[in-house]
Parts: sequence; C-alpha cells; structure tokens
Amino acid sequence: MKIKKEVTIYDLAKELNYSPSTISRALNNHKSISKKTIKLIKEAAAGMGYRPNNLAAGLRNNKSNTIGVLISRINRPFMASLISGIEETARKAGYNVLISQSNDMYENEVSNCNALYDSRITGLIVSLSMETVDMAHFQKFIDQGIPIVFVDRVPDNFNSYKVVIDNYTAGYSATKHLIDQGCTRIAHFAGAQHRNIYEERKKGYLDALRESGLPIRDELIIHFKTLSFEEGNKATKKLLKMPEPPDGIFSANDTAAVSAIMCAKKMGVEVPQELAVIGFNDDPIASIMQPSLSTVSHPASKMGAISAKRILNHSGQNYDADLTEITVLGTEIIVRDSSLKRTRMLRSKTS
Amino acid sequence: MKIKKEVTIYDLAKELNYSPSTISRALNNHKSISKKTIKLIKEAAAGMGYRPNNLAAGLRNNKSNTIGVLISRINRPFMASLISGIEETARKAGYNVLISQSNDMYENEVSNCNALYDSRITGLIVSLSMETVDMAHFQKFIDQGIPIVFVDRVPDNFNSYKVVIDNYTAGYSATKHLIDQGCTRIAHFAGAQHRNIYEERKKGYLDALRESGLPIRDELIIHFKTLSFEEGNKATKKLLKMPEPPDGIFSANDTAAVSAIMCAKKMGVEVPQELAVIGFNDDPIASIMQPSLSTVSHPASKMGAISAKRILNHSGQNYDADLTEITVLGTEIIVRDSSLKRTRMLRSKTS
DNA sequence: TAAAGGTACGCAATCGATTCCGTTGATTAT
DNA sequence: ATAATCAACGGAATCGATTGCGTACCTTTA
Repeated sequence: MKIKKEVTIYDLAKELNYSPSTISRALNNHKSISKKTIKLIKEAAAGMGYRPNNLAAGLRNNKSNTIGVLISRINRPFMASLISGIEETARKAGYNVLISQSNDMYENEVSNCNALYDSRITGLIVSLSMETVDMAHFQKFIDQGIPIVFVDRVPDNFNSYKVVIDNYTAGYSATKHLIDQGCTRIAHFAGAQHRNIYEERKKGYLDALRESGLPIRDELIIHFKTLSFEEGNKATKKLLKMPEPPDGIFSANDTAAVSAIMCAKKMGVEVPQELAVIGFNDDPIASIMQPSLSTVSHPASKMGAISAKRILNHSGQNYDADLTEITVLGTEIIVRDSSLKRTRMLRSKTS
Repeated sequence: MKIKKEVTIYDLAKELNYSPSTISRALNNHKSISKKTIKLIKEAAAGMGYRPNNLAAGLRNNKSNTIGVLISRINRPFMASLISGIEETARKAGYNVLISQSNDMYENEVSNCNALYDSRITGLIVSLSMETVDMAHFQKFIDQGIPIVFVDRVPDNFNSYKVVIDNYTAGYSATKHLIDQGCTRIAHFAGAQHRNIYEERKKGYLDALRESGLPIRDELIIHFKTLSFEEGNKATKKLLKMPEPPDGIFSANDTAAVSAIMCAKKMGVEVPQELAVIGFNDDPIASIMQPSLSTVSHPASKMGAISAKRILNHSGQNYDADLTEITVLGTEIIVRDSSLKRTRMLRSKTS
C-alpha cells in the first residue's frame, strides 16, 4: 500500500507563492492577512486536501487542545454520562478528549496520570479511584499551570477546581424521606469513608436520624468497600436475619440498593411494605425494575459539561466566566415504588 | 502562578555530559548504548523529573501512539463496555485513547473523523452512526496507511478490518427459541435496515420462521428508526390492539424489548404467558427487571479488546498474529423469564 | 602488527506549525 | 514634499525527540 504524501503548509506556500508564515496566519484568520488572501488560501487548502498537524502545532505551543479524563471505570452509567457531557462540550470548542480508567486502583491512576501528562493535555478531569489517598502525582500539572478539575469523587486536601453534588443534603433528604414514610429502623449502606462523597452521605443520614429523634444503631450501618451487587446481597441477608431487622435502607448507590431489593424478594420480605429502599445515582435500571427504585438523581452529564467548561475557561477562552472555584450542584430525590409505604394503596401496581 | 521549566533530553544531556542522541537512545533502550549508561541516564531522568514529550516524538515519527474511537454514543451499556475494552488493551501497550461521539449524526461523524485524523492517530476504531451511508471521510486514513477497525455497526461497501458478531445466527436462534416455546405469531422489532447488523438479525428471524413452517406476516414486522423506549412503547401498543395480537416478540435491542414488556404489563397482557419477549444486547437491566429479560449477549468488552489489538498488530507490534481480516464473534442466547412459556411452572418466581 | 571488526557515542538534519522581528510599498498627515 | 503610519507579507528561529551517518577508541585475528 503506497502512502500518499501529506499536504503541509509548505506545500501550500510553494503552490500559491506565499511564505509558510502567511499560510499559517491565513488559516488562523490572523488580522494582518487580507480577506482576499485568506479566502484564496483556505480554498486552496481545502482543494489540495490539507489537514493541519496537531502534533506540530502542539509541540510549538506546548499544548494539544486535548482534555484528559481520568476515572475509575467507563462502563458505569454515571461515568459514561459524565464522559458524554465532557466530550460534547469539548468537541464544540474544538478540543479532543483522552480517556483512561484506573479500575479503582491507585497504581493505575498514577501511571495514567503520567501518560496523560506526556501528551501535554490542556487540562485534566479526575474522579479519584477508591484507593487514592496520596495526591503527589497531580502536582506536576499544577507546576505547569495545567488546570485540574476534580469531579464527584474529589479530594479534600488538594486545592483545585471541583465539581460536586451536595452529598450531605442528598443523604439527609433520602433518609428523611424514609422517615416520612414511617421507617424507624433505617439501615445505611455506606461507601468507603475516606472518599468524602460517601462520608457526606452518611453524615446526612446520621443527622436526619438525630433530628427526628431516632436512635443511631451501629449494627444498621454497613460499611462497603465497593458497593457492589455481591456486597449488597451479603449485607442485606445479614440485616434481614437480625432479630430486629431494619424497615428501611438508604444505600449510597443504586447497585447495592438493587441487590437489597432482590435479596429481600428472595427472602420473602416485601418491598416497600416491610422494607423501604432508596438508592443513589438514578441508574437506568432504577425506573425499570420492579418495584421501581426510589433514588437520588445525579446530573452526571451536566457535571461533565461544567468540568469541561472549567478547562476551556481556564485556558483564557472565557467560555463561561461566572463559574466559581467549587461548583456544587443540587440533587433530586426521585420517589418511586421501592420506598412508598404510605401512599402504597394509591399507586402500587406490584404484588 | 509560576510555571516550572520542563526537563527535556537536552537538559539531561547537559547535566550528564552526553549528547541528546545518547539520552534519547538510552531512554528507548537502544542496543548501541551500554547498560551502565542506560541505567545512569534513566535514573537521572527520574531524579530530575523528566517526562517525555509525546508531541515532539509524534511529530518526528508522524504518529502519536493514540487510538481514536468514533462511536454514536458513549452512555449506552454496549458502547461503554466496548470503550472499556479498547482502553484497557491500548493502555497495556502504552497507547492512549481519544474518543468522540457522533450522536448518530453523519455530519458529526465526518467532523470528528477529521479531528481524529488531525491528531495523527495510530489507528481508528469506528462504529458507524445510524445515518452514515457515504464512506468518503474514511479514505484519508487508508491513504496514509492508518488502519481502521469497524466494530458492530460496520459498512459492507468498504474494505477494512471488521469485528462483528454473527447477527444472522443470533437472530435465527432468538426466533427459534420463541418458536420452541410454542409461539406461532412472532413479531419482530427491526432496526434500520441499511445497517447490516439489523438486516442480518431480521434475516435470521425470517429464516427461522420459514424453516419452522410459520407464515411471515408483514404486519408483525415493525421497522424502527432508533429502537428507543418510546418507539417500542408505541409499537407494542399497536401490536397488542390488533385483532390477532402476536404471542412473541423478538426485539433487535433490549431497550425496545423492555418497553414492550412494560407496555404489555400496563395493558394487562401477561409476560411470558401471553407474550414471550426476547431482546438483544444483555444490558444490565435485563437480569434485574421483572420478569427478567431473555436476550442475546454481546461480548462488548472483548470486541473492544480485539479491535484495539488489530490496531496494535497493524503497527507491526505483532500483538496477536492469528487474527483474521474479519473477526466474527459468537453470541449467546440468555434465557430468562420473559420468554419461558414451557418451563414456567418450574422456575418462575414471578406473579 | 596491521587490518578488521565492534562498541559506544556525537553531529546535525528533520518533522510541521507558529511567531518575533523585520521589510516593502502605499496611504495619510502636516 | 517629506515624514509618519499602516496594511500585507517574508525570514528564520523555535518547540523536543529521533535517526542516518560518522568517528574515536578498543579488542580480536591472522
């Protein structure tokens, strides 16, 4: 297979009897080039199949019009939506998106971080791995003035842009909702407590209980490692076998909540009558399963878009100037069947 | 914020009294550099915080150790898994992954294609948009010897690497399964017929009917545009209101299948007793919903991994040499509750 | 011991786009 | 009429890594 010679600005220069400088300026709409010349050059460029070489431009400018994304896993509904939001916003501004997943391992996060750095990305968007505690691998970006936006799973000992939801309020509201439904023994599926999103959700849970005068029972608070389906299954089985089982569960994610509901069904415990459940994330599954899962909705795609705008804004594009350092987005309690004790008679199509 | 000067191979050269050539060769383990020197240089590089500049290397080599991915949408379970598989494989080989989504629009596909080309990617992995018919925008990659791997939604008028599943057999088997369950009036939710994956699935459906001596009824074959939830809802409603409604549905994706089940429930039609349903993709939702959805499983992540290996292999890495031009992967019929008429009494926990 | 071979490195061009300084000719101001 | 201004463009260095060719020195062989 023969490889066609690529067309460069030098080829254009020779063809049109201009200098490469003029070609470059024309293609970038530089003001010191006449409109006529610009039009001429652009048409010739298109005609000859010229395509800019981002590597060359990037080398010269020491940046690549590329946003790097560093997350735990792509194939999770929240993450996929987040990336989608990032990509859409970046693309509109002419930026590319480099992705990498850590699989929640610190070591991978570090090496991916380096790989993205080596590509001279314009900015970095990060959702921390479960394991990450030390933040040293991010320092080199700061040293180079490369903006970092932490999303969702953010550090609290590192100063940078952050885009988060109000996890405390969300946790509080979710728990309050269960209390309003008449639950008095509410369990909590808590995530890893060194990730502050889970810490905040738990705090909200605790405060809601306190405020309502309900006792806090340690045996009803289960600390998960990954909030997986399997973990949820185990935890639920254990809870429901207790002499005084819980009558409600607030899970820090939907996956574990779903497993709880399915486990309860298997054990003959009726949801929501005997056990009300509310999850977190509003995964697609939540609205489809039976009973449909009450949950807290995350504006994932929007968070991605905002994060991307942060990067673009930082590079002086002033894309959306009224963004603050830390962006806190609101959440929404989505009430579905899995938590509806009180109004059950009115809407339940289950059982 | 002051920006630290980056360390280059020239800085290392000056510091260690070697030439830049030697530094470069040492860092790349070139054989003409002594082990001692390599060790010395690498240690100094690490100590001084040297980080390679991919842009410079890429410019020189005219490629960027980056795999470009061009898909319709990221936040679909299949696509997310596909990307995940690509990323994992690419990362292991030291490659980065650039993503872009077309949102199923031809125009976006073309411009994203150009953007990826401009970044001098090593190879391109594509799942075509619903709209795409003309393939001219891919030609420039071929002209430059840049490999393209089409995945899942592939063209049939363009010669390149392809990674697909056996859609015909899958469609045949899915339909046959419904027939085996005693269905005689089987409807088909068909995807856009200019995308051959949907064409093949339909062919399989038709042949299964023919082979079993069942009549083909055009009114039971619904052609969808996007196989969305809404479309599925409408189609199901229409079907179930027919004087002789179908007793089975083979849907070309899970989303529409789910909508069919939910619509049937609402209309008081029992699944699977009165209407057996089988979908396609094995989305996470399939195993969770009630009744659980029978479906055809796609090895999405594996398809991504294979596609990535194609690219790596093409660049002379000989990563996995026994891959053929077109890779056809098998599928699996996952039988769950939504299609189980015959053995219902034995396993159903529903109703 | 002289020729041959090998080891370990250096020189300088190269990749393509950008940009700081000019320069030229034309127009305007005084 | 002459200086000053300006529009429109060109020259050449620059970004950092790679690599073909060349060279100095050392070892081996006949």
